[in-house]
Amino acid sequence: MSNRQMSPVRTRYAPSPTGPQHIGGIRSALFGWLFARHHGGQFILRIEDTDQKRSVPGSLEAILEAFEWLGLDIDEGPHVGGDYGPYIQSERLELYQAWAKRLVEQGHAYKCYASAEELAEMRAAGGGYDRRYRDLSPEQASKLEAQGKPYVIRFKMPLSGQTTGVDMIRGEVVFDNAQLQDAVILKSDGFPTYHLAHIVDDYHMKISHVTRAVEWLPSFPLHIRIWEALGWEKPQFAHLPVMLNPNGKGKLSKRKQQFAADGKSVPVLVHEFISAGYLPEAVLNFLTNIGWNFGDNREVFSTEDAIERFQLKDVNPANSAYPIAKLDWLNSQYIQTSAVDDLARRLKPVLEAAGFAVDDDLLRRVAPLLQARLKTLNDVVAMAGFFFADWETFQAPPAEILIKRKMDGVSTANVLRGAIPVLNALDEFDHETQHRAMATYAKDIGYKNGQVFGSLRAAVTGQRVSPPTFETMEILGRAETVRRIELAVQALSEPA
RNA sequence: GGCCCCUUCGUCUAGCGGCCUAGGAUGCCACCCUUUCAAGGUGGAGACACGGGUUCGAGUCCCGUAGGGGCUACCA
Repeated sequence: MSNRQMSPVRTRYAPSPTGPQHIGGIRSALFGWLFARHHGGQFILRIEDTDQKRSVPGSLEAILEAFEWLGLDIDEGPHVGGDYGPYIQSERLELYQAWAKRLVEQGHAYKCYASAEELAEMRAAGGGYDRRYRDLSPEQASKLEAQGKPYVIRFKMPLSGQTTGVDMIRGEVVFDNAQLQDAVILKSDGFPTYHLAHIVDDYHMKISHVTRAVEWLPSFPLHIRIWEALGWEKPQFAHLPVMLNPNGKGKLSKRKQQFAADGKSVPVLVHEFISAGYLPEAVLNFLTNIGWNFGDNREVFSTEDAIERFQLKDVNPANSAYPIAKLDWLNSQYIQTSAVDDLARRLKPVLEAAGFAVDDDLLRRVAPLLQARLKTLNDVVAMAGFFFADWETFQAPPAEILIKRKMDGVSTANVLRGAIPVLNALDEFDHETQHRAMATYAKDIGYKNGQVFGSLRAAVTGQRVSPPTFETMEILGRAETVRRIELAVQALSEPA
């Protein structure tokens, strides 16, 4: 028996409650989640609210909604509890204070009485905090203590030598200790800083693999030293690459709205993906493909398959420009392969939000016609909204939409007028019968299919781009179809 | 400024010393199909940042330069 037993994989997402969920944070969380799921471990949510000033009410709800929408399940957290709670840092203050005190007692940390003014002076003089309170004599210390001046607790970094960290993604990273400062680990208000809090929590919550964004890499050596000073066995670490703006310049920000090359605003907040009409599976697939790949030249894959293959060590260490253009394509792939009922179910609220009263049976008949044409769920409004509008109020589109290439108002009116008796004479009004009859009709009158079919499309849908014409006519029914064609003929006959 | 990380087609990526005259995807272009929209099919243009090493052999290892990103708070 080995005394180093296999401990369960436990990863966590530890956001600050600063409001809406940013896709960059979600991507980091996703990698930790995939890793935990791959190993059959646990995924924990912990709220890091040690900076009270930045706390935004409702953040936890936003986080939970984002995870639920994406289908990322959480095993332990403030909303479900768990064996290692509480999962909100502001409820664990005594723990941090106790360990900070312990570090001071053991000589690994010290009380620093530097005032804001002192700190500002030191900064102005170049360089940061100069460790002036690090090595006080017992007399000085007790004197300051007696004065009751406010203080913070700083960690004593080694003054020389190096600290080597092992990162699962990039291997060993070496830092010169002399470059590092004596970081504050407990603030004067009694709250810990991230540096202390996350370590105390990761230890007590038995986190096996710390997954976090690369911006934490510079403080990695500080964390290593704190773990060691506390005498705890370290977890493994993976510093994940971050997403840059679509142009590759700067970290993707939630503050500054970004615009793609085509001028569309770029979604970065989870609720923006929802309101833009993206499918959660597509978004998850999209995110998984940035910085990691399936490995089989496969771009489209299920979350289950990704879980099976995911490894942190395979994550690309390089940051990447946010490839938002790919999401439209991926989303269209998911829409194309959706089950009709499923697609209809997702389309319904979009249509309703646009003000349409949706008939479920009608929607189920229309949905299949849309699958190859929608990039996002929202496209349904422009593409097929006319199905759900009040048919009686339908108006013929303007002439420029009705008139096809190499035609004019007169010829278009003639073509449409002539189609009416042909359609009325059909035994059946299914799209195949219509198609055959209209192809014959086009040939008879000497026009191209495209011209005739295109005029019909415009007349019947009022749009240049629409679901397939004959399928649309079949759903509209003969009477409505003919009525619309007559309206178009009429519109073309009227002087402009 | 200092420190750390990163660097393959426009973009996301495969590549872990010979299988690479560098593969896939997206976007773009062309053609085909077609109900002149889409989808689908076929094809095309398009990259190893640069310079030194190491090696019989380098996209792959090392060093340097350049560029990019991050950190440098009593924020995370």
